[in-house]
Order: sequence, then structure tokens, then C-alpha cells
Amino acid sequence: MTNPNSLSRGQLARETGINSETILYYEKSGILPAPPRSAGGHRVYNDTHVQTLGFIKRARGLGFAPKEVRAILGLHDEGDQPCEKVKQIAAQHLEQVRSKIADLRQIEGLLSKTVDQCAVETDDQCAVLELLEGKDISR
Amino acid sequence: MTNPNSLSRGQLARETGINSETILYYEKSGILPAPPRSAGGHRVYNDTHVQTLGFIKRARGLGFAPKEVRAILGLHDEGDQPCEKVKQIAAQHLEQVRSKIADLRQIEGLLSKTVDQCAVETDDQCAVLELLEGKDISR
DNA sequence: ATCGCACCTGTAGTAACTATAGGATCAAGG
DNA sequence: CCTTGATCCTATAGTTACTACAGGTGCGAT
Repeated sequence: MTNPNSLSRGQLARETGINSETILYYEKSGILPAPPRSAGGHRVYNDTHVQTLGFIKRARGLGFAPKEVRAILGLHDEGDQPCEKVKQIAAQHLEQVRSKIADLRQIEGLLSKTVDQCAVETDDQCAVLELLEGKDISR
Repeated sequence: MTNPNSLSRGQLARETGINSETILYYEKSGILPAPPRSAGGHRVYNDTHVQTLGFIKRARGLGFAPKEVRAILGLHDEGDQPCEKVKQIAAQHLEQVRSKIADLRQIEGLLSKTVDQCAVETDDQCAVLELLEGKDISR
């Protein structure tokens, strides 16, 4: 039973691998619904919170910005016709991911070339520094 | 003369494309040396500031974290034998870039597959949502 | 000399958390 | 049953890297 239906914040944190302070923050920021409370005022979470946090974690893991996650979760609740909008958000995100990959590839090429060059020219001047100083290192 | 030797903060901002408030912030955070002042207390920048800001901008553009930039600039000043340390920072950064690319590639694959699938299965359930809900979409 | 823009300092806001302080509650052991 | 220690509560502050504002002064152009 990895899914008991009554957990404390600490248990929820351990269950989901999300920092227990972060859980409070998620509640404050409206991304996680406020759970019922015990007589003494302690939060009592259940399966749906485990699921929602899992959703958030996976989405963040896929690089969706918190804003996007909020947007998706919001749609989820509204019920309208979420698929279209979710797809739209996902497609847009996919584009961002692709352009980020392209950027990083370029950076990678430049950096690796420079670091290699640094290994060759023993001392003279640092190729990395030259790159950062805006010099043309293509020689 | 794209490089006059006496510029105001606004001019420096325009010259480098860096927000003029950010220039103040860089000074406070120790990444940009404090310039001399005019009689009335206004900052008077010069070429070296233009260069340093350019350096910072390029490094940030290459994805170096501000911490790393500070580290590199610090070495620059200390003079020790910067090349080795700079190379080390750059190589480490390169590794990070590469692993980020790998992560993003995986995300890209998953997302694009899912979005495509979403285009096919007209309505039923949203494939993107199913992915985020942790279901196995590989079918 | 004056007008208005740019500058000054200092503070607050932003996002997304993380951490702390001081006090209350819960659950387990004696 | 009652104590004790872990966990929880709220509220506030710190973090990073900026951005924005407020209220007041300097600077350059007319």
C-alpha cells in the first residue's frame, strides 16, 4: 500500500520526494489544493494530493515552467475541452525545448573547441578567456 | 568611436545592451568594479567597464552561471595562473551543457511523440495529460 | 537661468523555493 | 494516562538575479 489515504505533510513529502516546505509553498501559490485539517489544525493529505504532486513533479521534470503547470492544472479543473489547450501548451513548450537544444548545441561546439584549444596552446594566453573577451578564436 | 572613455550609466547601458538597473546590481554584487564619480556623485564609466560588461554578457550568453562568471572574473584579477582554473570551470560547464542537452533531447522525444499522438486520437483522452499523469503511453 | 531628463540612494517586488523562529500537536513508550 | 520528542503550525526572512519604484539631486542644452 504505497497509497494510504491519510498522510501528514512529512509523509507526503517522503512519498513524493518533494520538500515539505515546498508543499506548503505549492499550496500558498495555488498549485496544490488545500487539504482538510485535523482537529488540531494539521493538514491531512490523501491520494489526490499524491497524484497532483506527482503530476507537478513529472511536468517540472519535463521542463514545463511552473506557470505552464499551473495553466495545465487550471484547465484540468475547468474541464472545458482541455485536450486542445493542453496540446497547445505542450506544443509551444516543445518548440522552446527545441530552440533551447539548438542554443546549447552551439554553445557546446564553441566551448569544446575552445577547451580543446586550451589544452594545446600550453600557456601563451587562455583560449577560454579569449573567447569570453570577444576575440576571434577560429584562427 | 564606439568606445569613448567617459560614459554615464545610461550610455553604458545602451552601449552594452544591459539594463541600467542591472549595472547597479552588478556593482553591488561585486561583479563590476565601482567606477569613479563626478563632482556631483554621478558614476563615470570607461572602456574597461564596457569590456567587463561585454565579458559578462558573453559568458552569460554561453550559459555560465553568474557564480561561474564571478569566479572567472575573480581569477582574472588575482592573476595566479588563471588559464588552468578557467579551463577547469569551462570544462565543468561544458559537461553541464552536454548533460542538459541529453536531458532536453529525451524530453523532446517524449513530448513530440505525445503531441503527435494527441493529433491522432481525436478526443478520447488527452495523450499529453496521460503522460503527465504517469501512464505508459508507449502502448 | 531654467527646464527636464538622467542620475542618485534606498527600498520593495519578482519567481520559486528554502530556512528559520517560536509555539502547538501528535503518536508512541513507560 | 501522561510525558516526551518528532513533527507540524504560522509567519517571516533569506536566496539569486534581477527589475521597478519613490523621492530627491545633478547635468547639459537651450
